Amino acid sequence: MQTDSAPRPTLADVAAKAGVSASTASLAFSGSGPVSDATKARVLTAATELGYAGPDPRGRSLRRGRSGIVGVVLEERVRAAFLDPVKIQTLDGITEGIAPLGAGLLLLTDTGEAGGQAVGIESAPVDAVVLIGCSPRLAHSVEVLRRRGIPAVAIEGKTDEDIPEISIDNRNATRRGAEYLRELGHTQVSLVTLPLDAERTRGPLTAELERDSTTAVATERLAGARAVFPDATGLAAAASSIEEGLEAGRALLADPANRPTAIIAQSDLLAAGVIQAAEELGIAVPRELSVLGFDGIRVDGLQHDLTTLVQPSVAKGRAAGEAIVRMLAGEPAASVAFVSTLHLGDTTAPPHRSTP
Amino acid sequence: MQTDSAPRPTLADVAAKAGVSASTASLAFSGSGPVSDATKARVLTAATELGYAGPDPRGRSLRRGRSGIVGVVLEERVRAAFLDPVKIQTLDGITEGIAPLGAGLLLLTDTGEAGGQAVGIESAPVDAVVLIGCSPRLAHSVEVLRRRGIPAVAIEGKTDEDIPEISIDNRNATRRGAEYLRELGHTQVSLVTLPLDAERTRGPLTAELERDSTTAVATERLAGARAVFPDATGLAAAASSIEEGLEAGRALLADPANRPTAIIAQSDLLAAGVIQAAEELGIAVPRELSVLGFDGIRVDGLQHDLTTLVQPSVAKGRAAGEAIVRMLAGEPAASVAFVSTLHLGDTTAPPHRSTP
DNA sequence: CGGGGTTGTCGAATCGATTCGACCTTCACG
DNA sequence: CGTGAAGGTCGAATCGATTCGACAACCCCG
Repeated sequence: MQTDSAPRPTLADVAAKAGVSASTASLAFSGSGPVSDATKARVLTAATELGYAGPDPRGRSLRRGRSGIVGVVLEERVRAAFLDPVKIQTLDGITEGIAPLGAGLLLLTDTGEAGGQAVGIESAPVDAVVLIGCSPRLAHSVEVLRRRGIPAVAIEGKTDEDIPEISIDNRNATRRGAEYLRELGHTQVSLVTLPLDAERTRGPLTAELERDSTTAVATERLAGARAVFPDATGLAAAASSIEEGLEAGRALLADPANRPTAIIAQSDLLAAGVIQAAEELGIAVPRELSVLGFDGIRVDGLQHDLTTLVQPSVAKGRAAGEAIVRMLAGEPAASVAFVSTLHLGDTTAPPHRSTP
Repeated sequence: MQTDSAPRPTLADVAAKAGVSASTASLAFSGSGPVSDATKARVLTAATELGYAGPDPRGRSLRRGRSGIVGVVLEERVRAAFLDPVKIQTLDGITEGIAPLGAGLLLLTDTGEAGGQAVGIESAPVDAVVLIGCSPRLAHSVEVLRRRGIPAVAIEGKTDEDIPEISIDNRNATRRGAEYLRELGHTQVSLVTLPLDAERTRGPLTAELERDSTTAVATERLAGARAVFPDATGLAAAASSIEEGLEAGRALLADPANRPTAIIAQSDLLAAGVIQAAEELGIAVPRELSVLGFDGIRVDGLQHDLTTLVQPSVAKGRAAGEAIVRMLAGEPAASVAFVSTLHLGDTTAPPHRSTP
């Protein structure tokens, strides 16, 4: 046990104690390079005796030019992001993808820099960055990273720069789902969208709101639905959650006289909420109301097998991670477009005519 | 647009271009220190022209001795950890707590170091660390951090060292919940615990399993329940999830002839699963079965108002973050013990006697 | 016995920024 | 007009480790 004031031993101290040069001591730790077993043992012993905990990552990263850290930029606060199972799956995929790097994951938010000394995207010791989602600040983030020379990959985010983009066919997938509903005979269809603008405005889909929408995912999925049901009304949710879906569902289903026979939700959580609202109101799913989701996650506690567009969230993350590994190896990394598949569950059926 | 091979400009380059010394340029960026407005403007202009993106965090952190990063050690892989709402809330609290630091959050797992160059707890450029949960590797992690001289805080983890510990009254809280059940008249009580050992063995609570248990939280809550119902049988779950609770519930409720009138679950997710199992089997909650949870989270999709022991997860995280802020400021930080409160919902009632 | 090759070790330069103390200018006040 | 203070700038040392090229010792084989 050493006193608190004692400065922590450095590699040089260890080298001195072991009677070798700092270079040799470094070699002994990093493993690479020719060092005799005897010397290595001596260095390691000296290190133990001095209570040396291994090379300081700061010095190492300065010299090596690599920090061994990959940044993940979330478009919202941590809590909000991790409430979304899709994001968690994606994050998990990233972890898998960058595993060969042995790098850590640094959580960053692009909420425009708090204090002066804050570690934001402007100044984080990261080797590469994954941008998740498409906030209005995405362009800014990309610009900063370009200046810093840090490779980046975007998941579901359009960028001007030539950074690889991992995406799915949001528009076509939704269109396919919508077409399926039309084939079943639905014509009275309503939509529940993800937040469309940066303010996460909750409310009816107005022309104005749609025009000013800034989030590509919601916009694309909306376009896909509109390609089949051009005049569908709908509601924008403030987040992707069961709670929001429940609220939207209550609003859309409130009026028995003027009720859609099908609802297209832009996420499974929203869909689950809609179903819950239907149950509250005594509306049978799928007999009286068909519900289509998006994501293909397992919603804990949902009794139905949701009809939904299954997207490979984990694979998306993994692809992003792999792209980063390639970029860090100096190889080019291409964009990857995944394809969602329509899963037919038990929440969709032909519309039920109460008055034939 | 510069060629790829061109080395990124450094502070020295900027200084040269602005016609000042490197020291002055540094002052201009860091803000602290006397620099004339004219000079500062000249430096900033030069930086812009050169495409300089600000001081390199690596050099800065080496010199300053601070990286502006706080590590969070999770006891399992990222996916698993973030499936648990309590952990997410805690993480969010930590974010709040360390906000004044403007530090980033680095995710680490203590799964015993992967490759050689991996950024684990052994070599991560962090200023401080929050240890979440009590894995068997906790002692090792703490030892490494002590050697590295990195301040740490443990959430729900007993350590020998004198690091601050943020905890709740797991044992007493559970005991209070159990006493409440006893007061209601229950005597046939079963338990569903969190994983007890590192292997996350799923199965009946045997004396052997209980003796070898390594996770303090589960053990403490178990002891609290046992203080009231010494002979209660039970099942250990492999994780805190609705799925696991469902499975445990099915097993415990399978035999109509020998069925508990109350189940104490060690987490709300497990409790929700148990309730779901009861519904499947046509057992009315709370009339035929009382269910007690732990955590006080809002379980999305659960129709009941769970009777549970509400713990302040966010506050726990915040306290940990604040402790870290204090420690980094050189002040002492004390352990904090939070207290859970028993929330009386609609999932508990006096036992229902089918044969009076 | 000597030359070529291998192996192990060392010195010194380098990564990029920060900071302390010294130095010079300028201004205000006695 | 002189002098002390304040403000602004600079040099040089420093943070801790890595790496390149040089060098010494040693071995094998002709």
